[in-house]
Amino acid sequence: MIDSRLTTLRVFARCGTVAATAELTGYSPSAVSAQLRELQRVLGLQLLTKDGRGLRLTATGRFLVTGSDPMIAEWERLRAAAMEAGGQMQAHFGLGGFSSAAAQLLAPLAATLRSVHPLVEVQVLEANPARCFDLLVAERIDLAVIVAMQSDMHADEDQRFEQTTLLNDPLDVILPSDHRLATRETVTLEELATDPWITEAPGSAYHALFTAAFTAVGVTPRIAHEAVEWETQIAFVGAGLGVGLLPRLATLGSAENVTRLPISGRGKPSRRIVAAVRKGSIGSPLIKDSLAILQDRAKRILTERLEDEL
Amino acid sequence: MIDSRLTTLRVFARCGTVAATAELTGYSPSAVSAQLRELQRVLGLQLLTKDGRGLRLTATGRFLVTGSDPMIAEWERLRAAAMEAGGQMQAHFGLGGFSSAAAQLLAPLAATLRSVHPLVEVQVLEANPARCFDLLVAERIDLAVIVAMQSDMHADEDQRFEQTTLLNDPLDVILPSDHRLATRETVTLEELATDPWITEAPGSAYHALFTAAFTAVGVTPRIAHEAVEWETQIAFVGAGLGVGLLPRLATLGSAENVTRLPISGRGKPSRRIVAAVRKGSIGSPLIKDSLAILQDRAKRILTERLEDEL
DNA sequence: TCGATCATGCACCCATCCTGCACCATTCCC
DNA sequence: GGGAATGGTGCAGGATGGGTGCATGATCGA
Repeated sequence: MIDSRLTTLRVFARCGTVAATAELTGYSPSAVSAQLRELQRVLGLQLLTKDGRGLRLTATGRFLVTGSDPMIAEWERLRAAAMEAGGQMQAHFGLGGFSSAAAQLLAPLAATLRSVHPLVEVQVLEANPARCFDLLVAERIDLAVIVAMQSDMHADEDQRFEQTTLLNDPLDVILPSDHRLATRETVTLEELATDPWITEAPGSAYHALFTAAFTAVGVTPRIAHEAVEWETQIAFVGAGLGVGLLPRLATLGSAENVTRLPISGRGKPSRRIVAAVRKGSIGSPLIKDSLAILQDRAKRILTERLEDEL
Repeated sequence: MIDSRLTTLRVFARCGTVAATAELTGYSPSAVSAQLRELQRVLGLQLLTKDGRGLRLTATGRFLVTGSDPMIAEWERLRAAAMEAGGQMQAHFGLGGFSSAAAQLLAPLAATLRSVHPLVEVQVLEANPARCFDLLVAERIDLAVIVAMQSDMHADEDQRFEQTTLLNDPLDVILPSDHRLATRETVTLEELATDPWITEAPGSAYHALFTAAFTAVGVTPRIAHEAVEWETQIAFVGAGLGVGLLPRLATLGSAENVTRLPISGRGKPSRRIVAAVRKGSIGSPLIKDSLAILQDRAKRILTERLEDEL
């Protein structure tokens, strides 16, 4: 309903280059370039200027992008209300999500939606949080499941999105099955202060969560190894190289010799899993359905995993 | 920026038939029909139903039309603000107006705009008030100058338009130059209670104004003749058939034997001339310029006409 | 029953717009 | 400083969307 060239401009405003905009929107770079030129022509405004080998938004361009937020939200609201009023569903529904969230929450959601609403074409894209927001703006996806991060805190005030917390995913300790504490019911971080820890490289979202957990209890962990994927980290632990933290939502899989223990005591760390949608679209029947399914699913996984693996 | 098919639907909502929508938007009837069908397809909603040989909006359709008002207004606001911020003007500017208003106010406005902003293509359409609103919705015109009427009072609350009063156009009395009161400076309606009056057919906007003026002073005029155009009415008066009321904005032209006198005493009648624009567009530079020019022009005409003709 | 009014399907056609490629500018890196 | 990588844009070509004009079917009024 809204001119696609405006959407293209908005995507450009997020990623900053024509090439990236093309990749996100699914157009060719030439098409993006032409669309932006055309948009400036019909509005009679200069929205972009050359900046080195790239392009940069002018003040007018930035104004147009942020100023269009209310209109986009208004349209989403209207569409959602019309869908609700007419008892209809949109024909296409895109989901985006990040690693464990995607695997554990989005796959079942997509399956459920497929069976409940067979006429809706559901598509799932695995993508990191930043890209998820890009995809939301580009209208490639309609709902994203991501891990809330401190750096995204300002995203709550973003006029483009609306977020709802799905669950607080607690971090558990994973340790080798022959570890001295492996037979305990629960464990505190203080008790593991001297153990070698396995974590992700500094700068990652998980690493920030990791250090926050320890500073909360006043302990400085000894970091022995770094891993990028949960799989790798679990294998390191299984091999006896150290101990680590694992979100309860992440599955241990078929890992041998690894025990999962919930953390007790002060400062139980957790990561917040949130669902993000374009502002205004929260009232859409499909999205309301999806949020309900996701929350139900999240709750069930959390309790089941405790019973199964601990 | 907004999908033209939505605009088409909104015009249809005002006029009720595909043919009239086609005429207003400038499309062919086939095109309108196809657009409405396509709009329903992409939204997956039934917006229209057959009703006899015509079409009728469904509840969903009405919902979509009225619900889209805020979005349209938001877009107009954004466009106006972007124009202002970028110091630009839109390339096309449409004006609409009614009879004497068009002749006396819009023609000079168009001329002024043409000289001040030579790059803007100005177009004037003479149309009655109802059609002016249709043309505003259809985006054929951007500003309409109309006579406010009691039946349009609810138009103030219409979510689609914004109106600003340009001037109160007082009604003068016109009488034959050999009339017993023709040498007076001013006249009251009571003094003319027994004279034969010339007015427009009952049901017209002017007639309503006419009767309101007399009921205000408690006099029942004797209506002798009916005329549709000012020209005709003035000719009747010049021929000595009776007396009449004429808005000060309307010119006497080259009429012979006709004298114009302002009305004094209680209940000086006047008609309100208002400018109407699409909601949100009031901040546009061109519109702000136009309103200023119109008000200036209106004021000058009012005072000049008094000196010239009285 | 005839004409007028409306909506719509169909054939045709034109404008829009996207792709793929080539080309130019800038920056990075060796 | 030169070559490669990155980023943007122009152009030819082609598909598609969408508009026009006409014919047709349906309904209403006289």
